[in-house]
Amino acid sequence: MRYEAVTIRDIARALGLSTSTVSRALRDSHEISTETKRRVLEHARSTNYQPNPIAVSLRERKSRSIGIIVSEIANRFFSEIINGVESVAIDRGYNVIIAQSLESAERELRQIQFLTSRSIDGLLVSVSNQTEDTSFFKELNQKGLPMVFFDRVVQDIDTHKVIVDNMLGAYEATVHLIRKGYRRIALVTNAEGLSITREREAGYRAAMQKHGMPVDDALIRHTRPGGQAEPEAAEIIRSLMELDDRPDAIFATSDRLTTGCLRYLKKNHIKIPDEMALIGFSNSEITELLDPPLSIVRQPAFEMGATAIRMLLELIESKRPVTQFRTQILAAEHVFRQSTQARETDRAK
Amino acid sequence: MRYEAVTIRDIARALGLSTSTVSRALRDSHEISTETKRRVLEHARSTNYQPNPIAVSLRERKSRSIGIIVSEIANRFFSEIINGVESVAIDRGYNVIIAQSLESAERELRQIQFLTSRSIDGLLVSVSNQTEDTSFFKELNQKGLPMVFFDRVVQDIDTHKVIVDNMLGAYEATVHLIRKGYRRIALVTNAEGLSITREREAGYRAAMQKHGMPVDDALIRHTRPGGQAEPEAAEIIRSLMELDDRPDAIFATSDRLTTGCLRYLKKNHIKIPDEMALIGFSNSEITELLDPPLSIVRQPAFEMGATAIRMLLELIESKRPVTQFRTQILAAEHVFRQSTQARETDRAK
DNA sequence: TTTATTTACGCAAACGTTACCGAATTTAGC
DNA sequence: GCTAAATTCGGTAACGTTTGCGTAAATAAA
Repeated sequence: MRYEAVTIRDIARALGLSTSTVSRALRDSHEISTETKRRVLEHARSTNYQPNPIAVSLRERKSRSIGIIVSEIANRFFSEIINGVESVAIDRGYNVIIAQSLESAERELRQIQFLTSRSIDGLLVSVSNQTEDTSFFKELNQKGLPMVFFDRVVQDIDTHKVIVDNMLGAYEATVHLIRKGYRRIALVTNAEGLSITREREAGYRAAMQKHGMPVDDALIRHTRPGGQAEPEAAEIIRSLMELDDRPDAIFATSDRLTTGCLRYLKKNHIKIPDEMALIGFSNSEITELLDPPLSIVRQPAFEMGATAIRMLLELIESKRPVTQFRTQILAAEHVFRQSTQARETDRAK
Repeated sequence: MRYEAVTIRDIARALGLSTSTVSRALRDSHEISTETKRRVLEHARSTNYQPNPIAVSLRERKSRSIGIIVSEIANRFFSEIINGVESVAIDRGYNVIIAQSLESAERELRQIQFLTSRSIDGLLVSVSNQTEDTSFFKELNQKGLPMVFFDRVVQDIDTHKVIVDNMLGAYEATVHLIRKGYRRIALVTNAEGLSITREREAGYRAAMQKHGMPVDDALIRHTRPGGQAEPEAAEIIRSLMELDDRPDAIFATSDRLTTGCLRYLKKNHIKIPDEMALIGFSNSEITELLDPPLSIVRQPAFEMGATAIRMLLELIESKRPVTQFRTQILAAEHVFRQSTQARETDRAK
């Protein structure tokens, strides 16, 4: 398969034809007789001919591969996304080159340079939490590289995007906490630069205001750009616990932050939900097995990945330049469990 | 970047040189004057010249991409492996095309055909649990496609392999249970065809025998080839619970099986570890947060991935055909927690 | 029959590289 | 000052494919 691949020329020689005739026969051109086509097709099948994708790529000037960059592969949310991407890519004959930024803006740049140097046809990106300078993406976009943003998008770049309804997702999670009787709700969220951070924070604020609750900025905490979620989450909670007026609930806005919070709370023997309720964004499949079973906001990650690559292929395969871009918004799903059980005082009622 | 990539010919024209000279200058050939090299390098840098990897691939007859097939991406064990693979691949200028079998032998075949049709330079394989016919792999191997097996290997194919010490890993987990006072230890394990199944089962049996405990085949259960772990695990436990002489501990041998067992036990209010202890292979990062904290056997997945691709690149980049193959064995790590706490009767002592 | 039109195929260029083979110019050897 | 050897570069073919153009034979139209 590797060493002695049969080529169009081999078939041509064997059948006494020219390579152009064989090529046309394989592509079922109308200017080849049915008899010749039959002979070519049969010979191709019997010798297990496989067109050399590299030669085709060179000729067609496209690689039929696309790049995707996420912050971390070994994260259920992103691996589900990649799963969605892969599943449609393979059906359409594309392959997917994966890169991770590990939340470093510098590494993100390097990885994208690697991807583009491998002549990808398009790019799927969810930016790192450290990314401030987006000029590189803008440049790529202007140069005509098809790209679509998902999850963590760059607002002022004009292209397709796919996100979940972060605003509503956060709004409903917050409302849930309020309904359960929690009053001082802390928001433990990602770096400020991220689109998802702003949207989720907006949802949180909207919910608080709508229910006539004061928004205390001391309870809204962001991780540092480039920081790793788990230690940051621990540090944030630690400082929250030092407040005179402690929070009674935490809303964490990412997988890693959520488990980071849980880990810290358990380690310090802070009872959930009695001393501190917890709800968070998570795509882990075992949150119901945790102690206590965790209330979560789950994102349709697989679908997000599938949607993103469909949009990208649309861009790539479009005959003329696309100028109308859309942002697809998917709904988040909530699962409420014991970690946000009603407060004891409430339960007494 | 995409649309108007600068080529060697562009540089040649701009500098009044031939393409061959430019090519040689870029590769720092000794037969180009330093002055010419300087001009070429400078012009290349200023125009941001990037060699077209597709043209190079066609010329060199290699693609600098490798394929990897695992059963499922959205599984922490495999995503960590992929992480390890990616991290060294990107450093060496290779990209990685990922495919998943989803435990279907047929899909595995299709995916591998897709991979090979994309002219990969090598293949990383962990077979599906449904795979019986391995002739396809043998064929590929014989045709000279460099390949290395990891985790779930095919014994009688002569090539590099990397696995964990499954035998010892299972042995120690079993011994742990025995020491903690459990007597009827059930083994809930993967499909029988898998190398890891045989090895882990052997470790279990060895531990039992060594400690003078009877091996009851009724307690050794395999999932069906192609079956999905979670429902299979549930069904297995259900039937184990119907036994006259119930087991008092379960040793599950995969991530999915372990959480499947836990889920079933909790759903049916079977107390862990009092009614049933549980230990299992898992690479989840939140097993200590589960209820109860889970005892696990953890595999060095990242390292396994990194080792596997290093071996593969060794094969790919070797000047002459490699005939000496080795199997690298990594150590598994154990973490014992409450789910295998000593039995109550034991604790009383 | 002669001319016009299909039909069915081959030639050659091109995609962007690299490498073999020469060849012109400079330098060295004596 | 003449030959020999470096030094430095260009021409060209090749990797495997697709496609525009040309053309011979076969068919249709006159």
